[in-house]
Amino acid sequence: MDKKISDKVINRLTLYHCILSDFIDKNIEHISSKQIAELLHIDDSQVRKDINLLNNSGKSRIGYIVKELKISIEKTLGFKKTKKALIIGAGNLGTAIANYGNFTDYGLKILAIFDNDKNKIGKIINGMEIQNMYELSATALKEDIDIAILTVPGKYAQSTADFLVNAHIKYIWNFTPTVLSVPNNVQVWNENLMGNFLQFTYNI
Amino acid sequence: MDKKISDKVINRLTLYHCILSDFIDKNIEHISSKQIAELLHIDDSQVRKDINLLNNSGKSRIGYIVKELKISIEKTLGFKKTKKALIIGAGNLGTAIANYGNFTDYGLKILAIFDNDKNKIGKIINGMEIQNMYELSATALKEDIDIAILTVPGKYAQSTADFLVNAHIKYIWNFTPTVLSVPNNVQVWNENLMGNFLQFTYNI
DNA sequence: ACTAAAATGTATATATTAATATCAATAGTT
DNA sequence: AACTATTGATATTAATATATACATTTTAGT
Repeated sequence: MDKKISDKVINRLTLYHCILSDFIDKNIEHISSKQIAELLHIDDSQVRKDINLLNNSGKSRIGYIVKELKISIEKTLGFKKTKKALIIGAGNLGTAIANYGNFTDYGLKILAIFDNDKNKIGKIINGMEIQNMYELSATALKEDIDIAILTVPGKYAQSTADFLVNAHIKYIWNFTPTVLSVPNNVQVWNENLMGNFLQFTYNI
Repeated sequence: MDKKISDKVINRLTLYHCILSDFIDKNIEHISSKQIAELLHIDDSQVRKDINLLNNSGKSRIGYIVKELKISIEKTLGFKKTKKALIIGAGNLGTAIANYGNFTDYGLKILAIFDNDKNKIGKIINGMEIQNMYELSATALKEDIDIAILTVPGKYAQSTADFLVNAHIKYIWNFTPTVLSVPNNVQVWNENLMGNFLQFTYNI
């Protein structure tokens, strides 16, 4: 039944999801593939094709029911299954992510934030107290967390990653501009901001 | 001569670039496609294929010269041509980006940061004074800037985008979880953090 | 000098993905 | 009943990615 969904489709589906949230705020009940397509400057048949991967169907002449479609996307992409994570590095980026309200809507629950700067430890960010790095391992174990969001300065990235591997973290969402060397059983997703920017501007 | 480089290749090239920077820090002069491939868990022939898109050649048994390869990537991806941008929104994310030292290495120069919060205006971030939004248009014109980095809260995203369009901004790097409606002559790149995260975790 | 090993560069094959176009069927509207 | 907008499905075409293979080149070791 379930078809494999490619990265580009996942990305588009989350954009559709943003649009649907917006339509709900505006109390609009229906949406057509054409409306979505125009907002994203893509082809409407592609939107329909993506939506057909969900277990959802629209109606001729009407389009899709906004609320239903939104829920379909959430189910398919697994928003409903909560994923627990820790943030490592309470700098601006770590703080921004800790405060980024939307993550919870998408099933990403951030449980704690860590730093090794004594001036930061103990301060509160979005209801979470910044903890000493040395407590990380115990917290990860206690709360059964295997995702770490790495936002430390680049020069500490590898040593911090080594520490995370020791703490049995299995997935690292890496916001540092560093390619991490980790064992095969640990997965890294490089949030390569500069790469993304260049994709955007390469053809300017 | 110049072949079109796809998004995925651009992304990989920037990761190679991170690795090369790291090798330079460690004073290592040569690097092989196999070494790069192992760090990124990809195939070494793909690394060679990517590198062949640059005007660079390696040596059998030796590999590539780290410094030369790094410069080749920079030339090809246009790091050398400076792109000027403004940040809109001096919250944590805007501040994080303003402080993110690596952007300058990659040819992205951030010239100013704007907010409409009177408590923030006048404060200094990374040498830049936070300016009132109303000054944006004049600054963009004076400095000939057409890229805006949008980091305001989601609910203000569309109205701010309208303002940017009026200020003749042509490229918006959108960090808000909102699909913006803009005229056809304005390009938006959605930095869809949640989409990226889901690509990472979808198969967990 | 010879051989073995390591690495590139290129070619090929296969699979996957993307993007667009087309059109019958359907459901509302007039 | 005719008209129109819209879906859903299929077809087409192009682009992309990935993996495998191998001839060639260069160095290192003996």
